[in-house]
Amino acid sequence: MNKDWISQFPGLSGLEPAIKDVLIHKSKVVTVPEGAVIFGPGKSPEHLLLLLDGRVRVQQVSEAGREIVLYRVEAGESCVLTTACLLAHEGYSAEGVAETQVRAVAIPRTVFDDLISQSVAFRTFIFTAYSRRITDLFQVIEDIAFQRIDIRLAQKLIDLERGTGQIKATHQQLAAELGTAREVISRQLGEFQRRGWIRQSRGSVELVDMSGLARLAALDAA
Amino acid sequence: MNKDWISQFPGLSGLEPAIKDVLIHKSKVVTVPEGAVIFGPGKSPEHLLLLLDGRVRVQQVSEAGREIVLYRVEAGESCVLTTACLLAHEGYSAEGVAETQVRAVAIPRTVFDDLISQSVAFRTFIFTAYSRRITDLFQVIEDIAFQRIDIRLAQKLIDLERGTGQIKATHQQLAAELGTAREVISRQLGEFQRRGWIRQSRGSVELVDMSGLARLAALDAA
DNA sequence: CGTGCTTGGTGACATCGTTACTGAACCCTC
DNA sequence: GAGGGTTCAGTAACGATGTCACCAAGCACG
Repeated sequence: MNKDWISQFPGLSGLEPAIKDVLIHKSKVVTVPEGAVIFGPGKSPEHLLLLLDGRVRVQQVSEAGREIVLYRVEAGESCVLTTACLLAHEGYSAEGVAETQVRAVAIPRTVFDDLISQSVAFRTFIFTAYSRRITDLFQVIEDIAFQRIDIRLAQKLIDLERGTGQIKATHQQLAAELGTAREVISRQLGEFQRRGWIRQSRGSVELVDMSGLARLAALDAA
Repeated sequence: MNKDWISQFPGLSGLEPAIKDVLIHKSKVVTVPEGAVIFGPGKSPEHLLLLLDGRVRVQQVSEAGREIVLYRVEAGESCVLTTACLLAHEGYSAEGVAETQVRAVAIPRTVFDDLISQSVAFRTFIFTAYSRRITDLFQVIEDIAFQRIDIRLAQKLIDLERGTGQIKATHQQLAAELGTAREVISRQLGEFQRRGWIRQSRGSVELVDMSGLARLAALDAA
């Protein structure tokens, strides 16, 4: 049933049948363990990845060792920016980490190039994916530059919550999500807890009153 | 002499002769006056622009009316991110403004698509351009998140100086360059003036001691 | 000249980042 | 399960940056 993965990518359903064949036969499904660094400084990927399962976190690491999360690649999405970065550049310091175990389709560079040249649908798929990521980055820039940290943290908490009202993350990790300092997160979480919106325990945050957080998050650029 | 413009783009010199012909005959040279908004919310460009002369400033405008400059497109470069953004998205709020009069080659979308499919060299040119812009954005993010404002301002002043030791810009405009507030710029410029690095006058800044600014700018992420 | 608009200067305060330190929770090893 | 080390969280003090309110100086235009 390996051939069925194309149906998981809405943007690829319109692919020409001949192209689908190429894609299926010249790429392979790979598995990456949780925590693995998929790409990073000095580690260029040879393939374009299309995620079938799992999640990849892409983050920027500064010389001083500080981090900020840029975006996440989820199942059904592809890791396009990554490949673009590696084409050319030197002093770039973003890295991609498997946040969960990841199953993905790996398309070799040469096959990627063939597909781009032969398929309108594939081109659209790729350029649309670029587009989304770039607007994501614009949003990150706007948030860092203009948004209050309490609002950003509330939004992030809601964003990171996945069904269980629990988030497994240290204050340090949450600080890296927003590109700020641990102390700032500690203070804000303390405030949220006083307001009864969350309960804290070592290494995790429990969301008790989502509506309170949501109200704050919705203040946005008001 | 209209055909010669290809030589201005290093990345295009290796283009296949047949492709060069297509490019020359199916695109046209356009001129845009200084100050014109080339693209922006509700104004999608129908063409990919390759700049022959002049400069385009790409900036993000927030709902609250605050601005931050993302990058500039100079002669010999192309406006790739722009096109990507417009492919897909709704709530995006970047705009491109001609900072000087601009002369550019406009490639219609359909021709762009043909070239991408037919020419390896053209694909490389486009993807390399993407790559540069994206690393630019990563740098912007890192600066906003982690760099001190005095260092960023010193870097920006050196960056904006173009031969004449003069920069024609109000404090408000410099604030938009860095995504900060006018008052912050006023204070920092006041400090730079006290140190004898600059002289201020209404609407412009004169760089008197570039080496002083350069020393500060070089502190970077130390 | 006035009058109004743009630009720049400044103080007070709020928010955020940094430094330095403390103690609590967890993990290991014996 | 008792040390001992390590990771994680809390906090106070301070510096840097952003915000608010207001005023003054330069400039444009009648």
